[in-house]
Amino acid sequence: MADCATCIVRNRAICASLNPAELAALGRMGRKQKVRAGQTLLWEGDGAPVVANVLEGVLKLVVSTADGREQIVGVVFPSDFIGRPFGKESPYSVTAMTDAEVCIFNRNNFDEFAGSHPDLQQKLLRRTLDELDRARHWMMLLGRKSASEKVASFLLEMSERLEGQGCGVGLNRGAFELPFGRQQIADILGLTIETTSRQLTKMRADGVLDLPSRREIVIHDRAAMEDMAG
Amino acid sequence: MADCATCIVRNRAICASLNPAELAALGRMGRKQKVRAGQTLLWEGDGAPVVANVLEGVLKLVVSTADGREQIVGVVFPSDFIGRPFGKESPYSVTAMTDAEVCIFNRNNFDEFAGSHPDLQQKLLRRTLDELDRARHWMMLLGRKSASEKVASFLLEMSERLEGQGCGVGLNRGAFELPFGRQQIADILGLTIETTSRQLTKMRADGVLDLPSRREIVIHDRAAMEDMAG
DNA sequence: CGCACTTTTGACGAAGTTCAACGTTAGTGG
DNA sequence: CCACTAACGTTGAACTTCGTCAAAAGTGCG
Repeated sequence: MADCATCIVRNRAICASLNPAELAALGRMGRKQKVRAGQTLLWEGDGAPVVANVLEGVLKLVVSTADGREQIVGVVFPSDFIGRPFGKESPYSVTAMTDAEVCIFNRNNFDEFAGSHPDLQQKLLRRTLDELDRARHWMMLLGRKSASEKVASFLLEMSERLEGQGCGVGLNRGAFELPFGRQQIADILGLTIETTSRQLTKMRADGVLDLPSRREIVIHDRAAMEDMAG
Repeated sequence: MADCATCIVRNRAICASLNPAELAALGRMGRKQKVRAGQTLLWEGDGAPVVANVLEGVLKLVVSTADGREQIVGVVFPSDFIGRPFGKESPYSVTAMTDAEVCIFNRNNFDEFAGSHPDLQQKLLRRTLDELDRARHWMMLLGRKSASEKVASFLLEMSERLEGQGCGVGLNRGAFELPFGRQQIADILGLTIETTSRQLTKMRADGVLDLPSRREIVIHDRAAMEDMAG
């Protein structure tokens, strides 16, 4: 059982639509679970009947081919929702990219609860619509953009989503730390790790950004970056 | 005003969740509209506050770059839902690929109506979740598959969606007519028209399929096609 | 029949992948 | 605290796939 009253994402997650009594009822159905970086919470094609809210950390949604190629089809942050309500099997794997903590529900229980709480369902609908827009926008990137455009677009989106996470303390505008390595960037962009690395190196050479450490990015020339994003 | 009682997609569209009185109320808000092939119903970035059900025909959802590259991010068939409820502006253009007919609603009216009809909202949620799964599956295709895998996957998906449309009459298993030309196939797959054409020609040469006319496809060797799809 | 449009085909080049080697970083245990 | 190691990242060279450009062939409609 989860303690929703003190939940850190309480106001941003779909739970925000509930009154205290409803929240208590939902809390009784859920339980907190820690997930280590690299650990997989849901397997593609698996019938695992769970959904969850992300409390802490970053997780990826991955689709794979039979021969082992991977495409990351989504990245979820705290307060985001995971899983497939009203579904049979998970259409993708969910794996933690950092140590993470999630609030897990049995899917059938959750589906039923959602069915009798229209406000929750509407929040879920809005979220799903936003995710769909993001996915479709990403389809344009995957299908039609060049390697440099992909990397530039990616960095701009990440900068928006991540800036001010390590907030206040010393991080300037345009500076952020990615929660993942080169291979995972490549898996997001539909590129190889080598191409990704080369593009980043070139951008540094061109003075558009700086790479202080493996996972840190500092965007110097945002205008140039936006031009490159196509 | 639309006459829902005689609507051809009445049982398959989201309207199926409504009782006769509700249906009448929704019908009063909607109106039927014909759209010619090639005509655009909604423009990307436009604030056009409309949503719609497809009654007849096929439409595409398109995202474009500033320099004119296009990626088709969705294809909608009769009984599918179009538009972005609870949104500000349309994240993509909607253009008819064939002559079509849609049942249009003002978005604000629709949003309000949906808010007070949880069953309708749930149907919309389920549909949106399905679309999201489809979009993510498509991201894998765009990001990680080769040209031949793309074409094979595409033909298999279209065969599932289209077979038995021209139903009963003379069309065998594996035979179907695409509602679009080579350029549009290319825009769906993130390829050029030349590459698309070459892949199809090669498949015909290999005896995997036949191309009786511009838009007809006959799959001879489905197993081989599935292998090629990766 | 002729015209506009779509599709196919060919030759060539560029972008990105593959394979291989090397450099760098962070974490572990002496 | 340093040395060692494994994982991660970068770089180079050869190669493949796909895109580009150009032209020919096919299709459908007035």
